[in-house]
Amino acid sequence: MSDYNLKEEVTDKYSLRGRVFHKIREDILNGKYKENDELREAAIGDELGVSRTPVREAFRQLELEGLIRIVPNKGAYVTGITSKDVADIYMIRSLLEGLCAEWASEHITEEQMQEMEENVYLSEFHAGKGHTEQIAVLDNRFHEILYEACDSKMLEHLLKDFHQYVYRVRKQTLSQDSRGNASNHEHREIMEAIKAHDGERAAELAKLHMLKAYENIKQKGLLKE
Amino acid sequence: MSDYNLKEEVTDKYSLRGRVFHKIREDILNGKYKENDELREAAIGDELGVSRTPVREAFRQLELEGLIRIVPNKGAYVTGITSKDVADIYMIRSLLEGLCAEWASEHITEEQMQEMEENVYLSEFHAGKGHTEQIAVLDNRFHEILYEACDSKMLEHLLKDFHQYVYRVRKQTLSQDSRGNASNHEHREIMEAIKAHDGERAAELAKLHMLKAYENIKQKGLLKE
DNA sequence: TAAAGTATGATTGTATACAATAATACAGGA
DNA sequence: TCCTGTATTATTGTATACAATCATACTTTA
Repeated sequence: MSDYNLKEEVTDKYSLRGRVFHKIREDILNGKYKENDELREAAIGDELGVSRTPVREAFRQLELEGLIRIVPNKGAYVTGITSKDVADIYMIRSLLEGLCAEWASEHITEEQMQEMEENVYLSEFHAGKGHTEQIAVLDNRFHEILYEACDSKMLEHLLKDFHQYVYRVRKQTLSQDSRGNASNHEHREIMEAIKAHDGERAAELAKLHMLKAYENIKQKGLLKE
Repeated sequence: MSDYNLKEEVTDKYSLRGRVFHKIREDILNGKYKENDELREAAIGDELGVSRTPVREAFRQLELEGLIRIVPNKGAYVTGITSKDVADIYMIRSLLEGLCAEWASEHITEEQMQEMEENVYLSEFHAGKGHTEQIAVLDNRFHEILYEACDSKMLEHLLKDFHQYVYRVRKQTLSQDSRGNASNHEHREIMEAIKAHDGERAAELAKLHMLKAYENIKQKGLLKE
């Protein structure tokens, strides 16, 4: 991430609208607000101690992020994710993560490579100890490093959006299952392919990684509908 | 597009914010506001006869669409598209249009198939007459039909966004060049593959179509920087 | 003259007041 | 009872007022 974006991100968090935006998003992702819940501007404004104006603006952004859906003159509702949506996203992601891994093989920096290696080592460590919380955090971070390493603002932004979008689903899967070990092994393979600058192999592995992750979700029957 | 979305889209255009949003977007895409131009809330509000409130909300949406960039406490600026951005987008699009064509081969409806055939015929007709304006419109529409036919809200939304994003660049290419004929031929091939429900071939053709379109843009030297 | 500080104006950020719209409840008539 | 029209209330949509921030020009001082 460029310094510029970083700065924007930070300043954003210090504006009311930014805080409201991040707070609501978090509440949706963590399940405080559930599918089809109606979000009222005044209520949320009161809760956060601000007026409706910044809340409205945050709503407009959340809508474009796909987390809520605004019906004119009616209200804002938390969007549901159907099982088809998830399936589609994983198919799309498998293609894009492949491309991302390929590009990362060419453009990854020393620092990013190092962080990725550390990430893999740490994940394996925590997997051995059964630290599910840390594993989830590291898993998220692994993919973020990958996104940043591809050196494409466009692709990075896109993948981060999707990544966040399926967070609600992913949270449930990574927590209590045996996929953690398999996932870690796949991360290691991707990491090594990137380290060897073998873009083709990295792409193939990243694609497979996504497809397997989806298979796991599907088998676990974690999707409603 | 589902009835539901259609309705939202329409009602949206009747709200002030919706009108402001569409107007500013159009002005950016058509080049009235150029790269790095600063957009002032009050000025645009005056011009459109509304207050700053709906303008501000439209800005927030335009930012997430990637058309403008908002610097807190400073202002809103029209984002530039670098040549790398365009290159990345076309690579991403080639993958996604391929997936889209593949899915469309399975899910396209009778009506969509018919409109697509009509579109191809009409394009060839206008190409023969040198009607550049109609060709551009039909080209846009061809891809939109494809997006709608894949029967995936996620992918459709994504591709429409990208499609719009490179509109500024595409407008220049399709207008005065010989690529029109080649492009029409590629459209016909894609259309026929979809009609034959040959998803694999449709995907391959759609991918190639994107890569060739990009090659054309690059050769024409239409990209600054 | 150059640099730093300060005042001024312009612009965005937020709160609030009012208008428009939609949902609900209730009354009246068939 | 059920349907329909109307009144009421709640909620969103927009305009405006005020606060905070930033940019600029000017003044002061070394």
